[in-house]
Amino acid sequence: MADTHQNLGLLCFYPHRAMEARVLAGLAAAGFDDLTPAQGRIAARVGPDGTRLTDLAAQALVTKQTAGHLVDQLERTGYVRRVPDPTDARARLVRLAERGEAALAVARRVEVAVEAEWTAHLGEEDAARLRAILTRLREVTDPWR
Amino acid sequence: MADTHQNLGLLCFYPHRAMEARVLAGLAAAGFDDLTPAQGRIAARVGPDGTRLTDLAAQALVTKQTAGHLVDQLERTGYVRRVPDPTDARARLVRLAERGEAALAVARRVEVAVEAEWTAHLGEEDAARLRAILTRLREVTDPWR
DNA sequence: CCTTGACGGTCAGACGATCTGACGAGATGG
DNA sequence: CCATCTCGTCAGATCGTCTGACCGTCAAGG
Repeated sequence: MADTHQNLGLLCFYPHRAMEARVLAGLAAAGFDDLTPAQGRIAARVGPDGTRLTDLAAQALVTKQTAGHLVDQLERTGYVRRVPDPTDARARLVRLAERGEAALAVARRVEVAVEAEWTAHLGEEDAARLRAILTRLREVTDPWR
Repeated sequence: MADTHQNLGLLCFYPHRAMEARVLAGLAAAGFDDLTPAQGRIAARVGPDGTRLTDLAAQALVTKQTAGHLVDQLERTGYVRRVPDPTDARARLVRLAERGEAALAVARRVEVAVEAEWTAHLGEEDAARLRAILTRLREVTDPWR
């Protein structure tokens, strides 16, 4: 593992894992200690106006059964609500509840803090470059937009 | 999700996921269709001279129980062997078996191909920059060196 | 209108991956 | 040689995930 030339996918893994761990730890420290990583990955994709279960599943790359299961738990613990979709009687929108909004605010704060640490290590210029390059890379690695 | 400013951890996630999916698909297409993602993550960390279970667990960030379980499966399907560690009678080294070496070769080929695609999209210069920056970022995001 | 097929979501059942806790056997240092 | 650490396993539990079957609703074409 001491290769100087590691594959790019793996190199991308470390920051992602580090960020997820830090955010989860921050949430737990703030009292949101009943969130699992999988729940977080679903909750993080709930849009401001609510999101359909099917869309959540597609974006998180899990089946709709899995997404439904996780939303069940998130609903039970008060992070989200399911409301009817006014435009389609089949569908229901998953929306953040008060507790979900509060957790989101904490998560955002941790994200900003971690990015600041990374920027301090890399320097402003490279941090900005990294973001720019990754954003372009996303065009060919994210099936969603 | 249409933010222009996405958190860096998430931005790192897309390439990692894409790479893992491509490698797994390539392995499956080459006849190694009995590998699960979790098994792959363990197998990918087996060094050329064998690696202790405890080290595999630490590097993959799972408990040694989990690692042991996954190695059991990899052994059953012929990807790895457990051999005694000559320097420590408690320990056993996990080594790639013939099938494991063959799978590794396929995985490496896919990795190279995917990186070539990414480089084509980003340009030589930015691809090199991305690798350099991620390598530096690893210093603060990878607890293992 | 009604049929037909596509879509949104749930239910049931299974398996895989992961954890915590307890344990035995070998290593290691006073 | 004893206390203690480390390597790995066993047992049991929980969580995440999948496949397949199913029901209700939407939308388009006779």
